[in-house]
Amino acid sequence: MTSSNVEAQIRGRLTEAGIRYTDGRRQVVAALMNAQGPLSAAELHSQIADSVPLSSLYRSLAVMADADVLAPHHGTKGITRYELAEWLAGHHHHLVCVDCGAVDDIELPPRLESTLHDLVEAVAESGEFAAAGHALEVVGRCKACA
Amino acid sequence: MTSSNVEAQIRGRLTEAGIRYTDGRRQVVAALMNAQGPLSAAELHSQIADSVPLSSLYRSLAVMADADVLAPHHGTKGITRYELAEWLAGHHHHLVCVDCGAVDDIELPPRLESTLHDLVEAVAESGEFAAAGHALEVVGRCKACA
DNA sequence: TTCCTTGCAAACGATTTGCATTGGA
DNA sequence: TCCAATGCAAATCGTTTGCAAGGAA
Repeated sequence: MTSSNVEAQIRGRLTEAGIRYTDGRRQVVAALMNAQGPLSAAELHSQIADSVPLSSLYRSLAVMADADVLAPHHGTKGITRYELAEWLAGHHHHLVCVDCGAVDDIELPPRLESTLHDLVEAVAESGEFAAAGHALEVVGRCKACA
Repeated sequence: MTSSNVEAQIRGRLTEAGIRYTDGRRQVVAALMNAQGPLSAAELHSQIADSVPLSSLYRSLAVMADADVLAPHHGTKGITRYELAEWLAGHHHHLVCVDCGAVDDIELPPRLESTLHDLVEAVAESGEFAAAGHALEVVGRCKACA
């Protein structure tokens, strides 16, 4: 999916939900499209060079996550990072640094994905838990912290 | 490993580190041994029936996590839950409810574990990220929230 | 006696919210 | 015009910390 295509998809989804695709939100989406992993409100705020106050940023993130345009990732120290939702960014997983908390995207071999998918189905069939998806984290130390 | 055995291991590890295995900490460990998944400070606090103030609880959790007796799990709403470290509780994964945030333990088929282990090694060998382990979350809705 | 631990209250940091204002369709 | 979005400041909430008192080795 091209960048402008993603933007169009987002605009459509938001409009459907009666949510405006404002300039501040466009900046958030642009930053997330360029990022190699999910970003926190603080990280976004510094990238966007203070043109959007933190409170508005938090509100935009919440609204867009609600509309399933963004997806949250919960990391260390109570920090929530956001990324484009799977239907926009594609299914992937994360490399998480135990020291600094940085998160990078990673793709798994199709066979492993398929195995994980089967696992989720098996859990769902047990009836004890309505399993809907999976998230794998490979934990370790990033280059900067190693 | 039996309960009393786990206790002995914990006592040993803490003593080594010059940390006392006090009554409050024993209560935390007991609650975690009975739990079917990681518990937050608030959840522990209500179980322990206020016999330990929250601040002491947080301190005990931090100290024991530092000593590698407990392991943290970061969930929604900036809530950190703790469980016994892997060397005490055995390797396992989690079922996470997207609604209430509750977490349950789950074991994976050995073949899947082995595949995940191989994946971590492959990532580590790439040299870009010092991969050390993996954590899989099966996400969905728990029985209460379904 | 030496340190670790405890309890309370105050401090923190990430995130949320009330309210009045601005702006887009 | 109408309703969503914004900005600021104040409020929340999970968590941390300073400090003085208590407790185990």
